[in-house]
Parts: sequence; C-alpha cells; structure tokens
Amino acid sequence: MPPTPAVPHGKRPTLADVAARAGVSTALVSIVMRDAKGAGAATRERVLEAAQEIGYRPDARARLLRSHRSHLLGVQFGLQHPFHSDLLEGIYAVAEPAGYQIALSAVAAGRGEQRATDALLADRCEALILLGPQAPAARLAELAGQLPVVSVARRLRGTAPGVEVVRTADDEGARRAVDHLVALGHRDIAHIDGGRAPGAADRRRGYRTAMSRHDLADRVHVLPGGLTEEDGATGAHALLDATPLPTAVLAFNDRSATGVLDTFLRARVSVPDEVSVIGFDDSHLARLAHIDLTTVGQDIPRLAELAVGRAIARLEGERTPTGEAVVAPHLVIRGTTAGPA
Amino acid sequence: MPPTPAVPHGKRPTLADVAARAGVSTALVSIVMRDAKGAGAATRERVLEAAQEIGYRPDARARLLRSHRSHLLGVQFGLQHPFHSDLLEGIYAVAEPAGYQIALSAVAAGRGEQRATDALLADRCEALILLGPQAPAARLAELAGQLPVVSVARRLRGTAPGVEVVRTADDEGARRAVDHLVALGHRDIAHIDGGRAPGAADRRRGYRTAMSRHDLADRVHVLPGGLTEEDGATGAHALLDATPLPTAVLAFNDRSATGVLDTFLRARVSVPDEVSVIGFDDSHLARLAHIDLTTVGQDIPRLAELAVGRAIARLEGERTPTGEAVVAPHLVIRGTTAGPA
DNA sequence: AGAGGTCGCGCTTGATATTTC
DNA sequence: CGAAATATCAAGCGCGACCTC
Repeated sequence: MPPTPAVPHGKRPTLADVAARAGVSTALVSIVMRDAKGAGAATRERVLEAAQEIGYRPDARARLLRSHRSHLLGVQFGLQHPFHSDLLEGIYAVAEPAGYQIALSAVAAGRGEQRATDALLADRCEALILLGPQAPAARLAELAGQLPVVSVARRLRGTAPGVEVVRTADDEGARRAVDHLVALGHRDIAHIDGGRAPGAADRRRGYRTAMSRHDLADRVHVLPGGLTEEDGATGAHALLDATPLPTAVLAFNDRSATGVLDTFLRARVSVPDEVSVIGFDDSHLARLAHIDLTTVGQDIPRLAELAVGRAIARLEGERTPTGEAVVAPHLVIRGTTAGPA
Repeated sequence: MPPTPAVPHGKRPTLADVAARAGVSTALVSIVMRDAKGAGAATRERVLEAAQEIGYRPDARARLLRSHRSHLLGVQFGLQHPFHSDLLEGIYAVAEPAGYQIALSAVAAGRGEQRATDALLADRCEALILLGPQAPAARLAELAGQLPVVSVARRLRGTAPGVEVVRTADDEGARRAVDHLVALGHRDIAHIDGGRAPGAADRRRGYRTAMSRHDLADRVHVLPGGLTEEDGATGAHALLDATPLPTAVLAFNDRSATGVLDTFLRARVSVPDEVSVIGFDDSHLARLAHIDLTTVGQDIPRLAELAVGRAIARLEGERTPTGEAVVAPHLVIRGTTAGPA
C-alpha cells in the first residue's frame, strides 16, 4: 500500500487552507509565503508549520496572474545542440540568483520556432532569449515589437530593429586560429566551413581575411561543410582525394573537427604530425583526453550573463536596445596542432 | 525606426479588449478562442478578426487557473544527456497531438532534481515525467503521493510505490549483444560497464547471464566504466595493458564505445578485424557513416509514447499504477563487429 | 508594526436569456 | 410551442496589492 499522501490527488491545498489551519487570514499567509515584512515571528512560524503539514505549495500561475510582473524569461533552444545546453546551464546560473525564473521551449523535429515562441508568449514571459534562432529577421522584429528579445549566437544587423544581439566574434576566432597555425609555420591551411549555420559566414570571412593578412590569399581553400561530424568527415575525404593535403585544417566547430580527426585516423594520416586540426566551441568533446582538440573557445558564461543581463536591463527601465554585444573568443591550444612536417 | 507594434510593451490585450472591439461578450470571445461550440459563423469570424487586429493571445496561466484541468505534463530532463533530448523529441510528438502541453525543467550543474521538480509542481503540472531520475526512491514516492509520476529509464521495483516505470530491457539488450558476438565466433568478450548510471546494473547482469548461458562464465571480464567517451577510453587502455586483448568489447553506451574505438584506432588495433566493438543506445553518433557502430538500439518513440500514455491514463481515470513497462531493445548491426581473426 | 478585509488579475464555466425554425 | 442554436451573465480559480483597523 502506498503511504498516505498528505494531500490526495486533485485537492491541492491553497492559501485559504493554510490560513484556516493556522487560524489567520489569507493575506497574512501570503505575506509569510513571500517572506515579505508584516508578520510577527511567532505567527510566521505557525503559518509555515501549517503549510508544511498540509503540503502547501504556492501556485506560480495564480501568483503571476495577480502580480503585474512575472519575472519570467522565456528561452528558446534547440534540443539537438549541445552548445545550447551549455548556454542554458549558464543562463540558469545567472537568472535564478537575479530573481528571474526560466521558461523553456524546445525547437525539435515537428516543433518549429514559431510554435516554440508562441508557447513562451502564452506563458506570459516578460522577455525572450532565443538561442541560435533561424527565424527570418522580420519575425524577430515582430516579436521585438511585443517584448524585449535577445538573440544569442546569431548575427542580425539592422534588419531586425529592437532585437538585442549577443554573440561571439566569430571572425576573430577564425583569425586567431589561422594566426596560431601560421605562427607554427603552416601556409597551406584549409577551412571546412559551416554552410548556412549561425556564425558560419563570419568564421569564413575571418579565415579569408587572416589568410590575406599573412599574404596567403592564394592558398585560401574553403570546403563546403556543416555543423555535424559527418560534414567534417565529408570535408576531410574531399581533402584526401585532392592531393596534396594541406598541412592544417580549420573546421567549423568541434563536431566537424571530430569527423575530420576520425577520417584522418582511418586514412592513417597522423595528427598533428602530418596535418594539424583546429575546432571551434571548446565543447566537452574537445576536452576529452583522447580527443585533445585545439579549438577556439566561446565564452559561454559571459554569453549567458550578457543575454540575461540585456533582457533584465530592458525590463527594468532601459528603453532602447544596446545594439550588439560581441564577446571575444580565445584559443585553447591542445594536442592537435603542431608545426608542419 | 522600428515598425509600430500593434500593442506596445506592457499592455497585453485581454479577452475584454477583443470583446469590446468585436461588440460581443467576453464569454463569447472565450468560446471562439477555444474553438468551442456555441458561436455563430459570422460572429466567430468577426471575433477572430478583432483578435488578430489587436494582437490578442490567450493567457495560458489565467486559462489554467480557471479551468480545473491544466493539461500540463511536467518533464524533468538532464541538460547534458543527448539521450534525454531524443526522448523529449518523442514526448513532444506524442503529447501535443493528445492535447497536452509540456513544461520543461532542466537538471544542470547547480540546479538539482529537487529544484527542477519544485518548479514543475509550482507550475501546476498534472503529472510528472522524470527522465533518468537519480533521486532517492523515497523522494519519488513522496511525489507520487501528490500526483502521477512516471520514471523513464530508471528501474524502481517496489521501493517507490505509485511510481510508473517505463524502461528498456537493459539486460536483454546486453544479452542480444553477447549472442550476436558469440554467433560470430567470439568467446573472449569483455564488458566496460556504466558504473552507477541508470541501467548499468541490468546491462552488467545481462552480460554475465548471457556469458554463462554460452558456457563462457570463466571468460567474464567486467571493467569499471561510466557513461562518457573518457570512461570508454580508460577501459580500452586497461584492456590494451593487460594482454591478451579480448576479441570483442561490449561498451555501456555509444559514447563509451566511441572512446573505445578511438583508443583502439590510436593503438593501431583494427576494428573489427582484431577486435569487435558494440555500443548501446543507437544514438546519432552510432549512425554516422564514419563511426558506423554496431549497437543495441533503444526504442525511443515507444518509450516516449508509453511515458506520456501512462501519465495521461492516470490522469484520465485509471486509479492504480500499471507497474513497469519494459520495452524490448533491438540489435543494430553495423560495421564494428565481425568474426574473430 | 501586526493583523484582517476586499477586490480583481484574465480567464472558463455553469446557469440563464434571447433568438430561429 | 419546444428543441436547438446563439449569446450573455455572474461566479469564481488562487493569489497579491491596497486599504483599514
């Protein structure tokens, strides 16, 4: 037999129940539950005890309905993006201490961004934080007309007025990677890009610019890619087919770089002895001892802090968008890069 | 200049606003917004138009507050578990067509399961679906005393009355893997286990049982592991150090198997020519062309369907827990297994 | 300062009133 | 005239802001 629950299903206790049990008014219970001032120490204790006994929990919805502020930040994220998971960790860590709750809405197969944001709006979020949104700028602008919107990791210049943008300096990241390789003595550096993924265009541009700056414009070699391991593997195969091999490869991200590493291993091409490989993101993957990938790290805690901070700033008085917040990436040198043979 | 929003910040339109604009009562607007019967076609159109014009959206919270049913399923998941992401996709796919909304609450560093479930309860979820919960059985029983609780992918027998359990037959999965290897001619089959991870004990047991059934009890070799790539790599190194190498390795999951593969590649041990490797989960990773991992697939759509189904069944009348729902896994044969040399 | 009373947030939901054939 | 279709009314859901004692 299951243990007798303090409160059977379907009969959730309310403020009034606690009040009755403690022999006080509901208003007082409300005060106590919110830790507001206006209640004596003795009563406070009695109320808390009564609440405990009957298993009372404040109803968040009723609460939000009544108070004009909801202190709710809606976050849209992609279920299949580990990078979004990392950002979410950071967002929780910043938002909750600041007194804001997070409402999550996932983008998944069969559940597009429109559905995700609609759910968030219906939940009365005060602001939206969108991780790597793919929606057209017009849609973002439309949302921004209704409430503060922060776009993380997607560049949007001018086309979506009112949208706050928080992103990594992707071009600078690519530049740092190229600089590092050139410093090691590389000249033939190929780039397997990210196609139409957020940030891909900037990384591609950063790569090109950096190559030119080192007088290597004629060595520029961009291969079409994407954001998965498979895209990296495909790119690596293309490199193997077209001899000679470059001495270094800059992949769009760590997942792609992993595909590159794997392909080279199978082809008996030694990394970093024959070819150096650099990733992007500094994901958990890159840090694993047996991958040990040199990569461009995004400052995830900082991105999360900025995203939440911008949203809150807009909610708490700031009228105008601050424009872009661009966070510098940093190079993390590990074992997949070395001087050319 | 940003486009003039239909509704400026902070003045969210309500039913009453729509009613005033359409010249009808709020009750009627409510009927129209819910697509309920009781409104004429012409009025319906007029109301919808008015709602559209002023950018009205129903307030989900007020709605839930008023109606006795909330049709809200709370789902707790781990941010760093790709397997949970896959399950979530399935859960969305089943729940929304059934008329239920999903409230997400993530477990992350600094945000434990208690916090996660508390948030869900405060949100007035009608039932809880917990993905791979690690909380003590007593806590789960306590929750089950308040509302229907479904635990996915964690075994709980007897110790947590009232909790519905949906899980894969992990022991059977391990058995199928061993059977496959034995059929190929393997006898020296090692198992790098999952330590204390959910399902690890069952997989370990399934491995042992299957080995015994094939009269290979004396070849049983279990190495301590875990659920990450690193754990697999560590196990593989241990195998390499202690000659002779087994002819086949069963890893706890695909991530662990990836670590094993990588380690063997680096050590110039050919897979599957010298050693066969099997994973568990049939994650996206395993399917990648360049990994091509033989693995034990969990039936994610079925797990999701059962989890949501059980929760809804309990909400819609069924009084008693149905006990465990155990889903059969299936072997997915790819390129990392072959006969021994 | 500590306490209670009251109203209404935005919505749904019976019961009730008005129409139409 | 009565059933069915439309529309309205009024009462809260659980809570917090504000007022009073």
